[in-house]
Amino acid sequence: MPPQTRRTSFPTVVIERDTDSEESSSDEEEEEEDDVVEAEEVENGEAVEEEPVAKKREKVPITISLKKVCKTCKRVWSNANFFSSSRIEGHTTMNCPHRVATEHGVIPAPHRIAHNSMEYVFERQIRPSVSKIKPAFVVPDQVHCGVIRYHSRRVTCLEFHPTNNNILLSGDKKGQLGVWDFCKVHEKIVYGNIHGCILNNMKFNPANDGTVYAASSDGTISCTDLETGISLSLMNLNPNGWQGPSSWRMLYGLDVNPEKGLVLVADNVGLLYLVDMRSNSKVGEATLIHKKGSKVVGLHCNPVQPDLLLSCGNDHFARIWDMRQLKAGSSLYNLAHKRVVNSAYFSPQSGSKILTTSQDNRLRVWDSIFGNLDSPSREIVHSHDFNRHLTPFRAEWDPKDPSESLVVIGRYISENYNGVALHPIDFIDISTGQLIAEVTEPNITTISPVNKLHPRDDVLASGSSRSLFIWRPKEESEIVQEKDEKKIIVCGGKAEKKLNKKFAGESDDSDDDLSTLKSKNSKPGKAAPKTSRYSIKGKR
DNA sequence: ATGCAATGGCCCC
DNA sequence: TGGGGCCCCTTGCA
Repeated sequence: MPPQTRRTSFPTVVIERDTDSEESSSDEEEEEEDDVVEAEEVENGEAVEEEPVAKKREKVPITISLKKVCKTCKRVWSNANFFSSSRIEGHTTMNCPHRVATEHGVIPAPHRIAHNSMEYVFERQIRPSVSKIKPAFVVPDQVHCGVIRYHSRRVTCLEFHPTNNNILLSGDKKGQLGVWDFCKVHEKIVYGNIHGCILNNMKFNPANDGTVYAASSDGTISCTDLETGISLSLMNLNPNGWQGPSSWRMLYGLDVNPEKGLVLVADNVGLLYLVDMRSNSKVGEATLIHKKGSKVVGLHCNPVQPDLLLSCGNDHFARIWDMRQLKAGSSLYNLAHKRVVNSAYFSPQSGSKILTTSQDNRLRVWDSIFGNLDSPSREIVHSHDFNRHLTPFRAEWDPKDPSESLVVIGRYISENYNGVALHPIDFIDISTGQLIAEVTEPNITTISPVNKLHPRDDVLASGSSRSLFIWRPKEESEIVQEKDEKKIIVCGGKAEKKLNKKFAGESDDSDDDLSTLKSKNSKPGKAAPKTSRYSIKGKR
């Protein structure tokens, strides 16, 4: 608990020195900076918090205290981080240090040379393949179709089919697997008997794109046939069933390594397991790759170099491994974070960059895995911390971007969009930290923590609560809709009426579902969506 | 309308 | 180092 005197103080910005130890963002430091911050805070509005600080001491990461203070006003907790009647006058998300940083909060990448042979090889062979010229980013910013209440629990992960452009897979908290043809909108199915609880991660079988592997908190890996829904269990960490919470094992991270023919999975106590895809049998013994007893939430095999593995977890580290020397403590590098690391991914094409999402409200970028990995090339401030009840936010690369700089991630904190409080999905250029686009839809008022960009098309899939949405660029969306009307399907349930009303206001006629619903509700569509939950004045 | 439940991280002893 | 208790503060449904 911070001292009583800090009760009324304004946001606390801590400037960390390079030499600071992990946990040393103590109260003394915060106190030192209090006056600086108050001076900044007086200025009106536009995210001025971090700029003066950055000027003062260059090259040092900027850290904002996360201790028991409102994420908007930095007072001791109030509901002010969302637009609501109780928010404190004068404090909005616009001047919250946790709001999305554009140029602010970005540390320019110094040119750091590691002087090793790996760097040499990288410069010679790999770097030239990464385009330095950034293309014009294409942002799918308009909802093209969606399925409301498709899953019976919140969506946890998404995966596009590797060859069929219109198929989207989705996992949920109940362990169910959805297969949706989003061009034929109504062709959808949810397989319910694959897992007993949370489907944490899934990946297609590289040898057979009709089957998908999934890791679940029920402690099993499944391999499911998408046509039949019949699934095979490759591994079960709880063969004796429920023996109490202390012995129950859960599987989180999952990836496949096509070159080695392996499925890699990691559990909630720090262990990595390898499963041979041909024999469906475990290879060797489990390896402790993160702190004993901590969750390993993410695994990613390098797309170019099959021997490199990236893992991340609740011990606040992302770690790089050589698959040929997998032993506890033998990681090549340990990338430190201030809090839990939700995800860590190599860049999709060259495999030479690393992007992580951490609960400390930062995206971190390492520009070259062969350079100096002691500190990230950039930290980008972005609101995505969560606690319970939400699927962890994960920044995802655009697999189509040759410059490997466009990234998508949902935003936690709400903003005022023409009087409606919405949680946008952000597109960020990780080479500069610039916010390229924030996409919203007035009828999607829930947070969208799960997002994935299509490997070939200009399509974004997002999972928000129990619903799925497909976004396309505005123009393209209009073209496609000439023949294929926008469709929002609402699955059954009591909330159906309410949701129908909401979306009816938006659609044009001829959509079967919506016109039926409209007549049923005897509520013709209106131009402005109803915003019952919040009433806000002002606009952006 | 109101309230509850599901449930993860982390701090402190 | 383990576990109890506190805090975090969404969403849907009863």
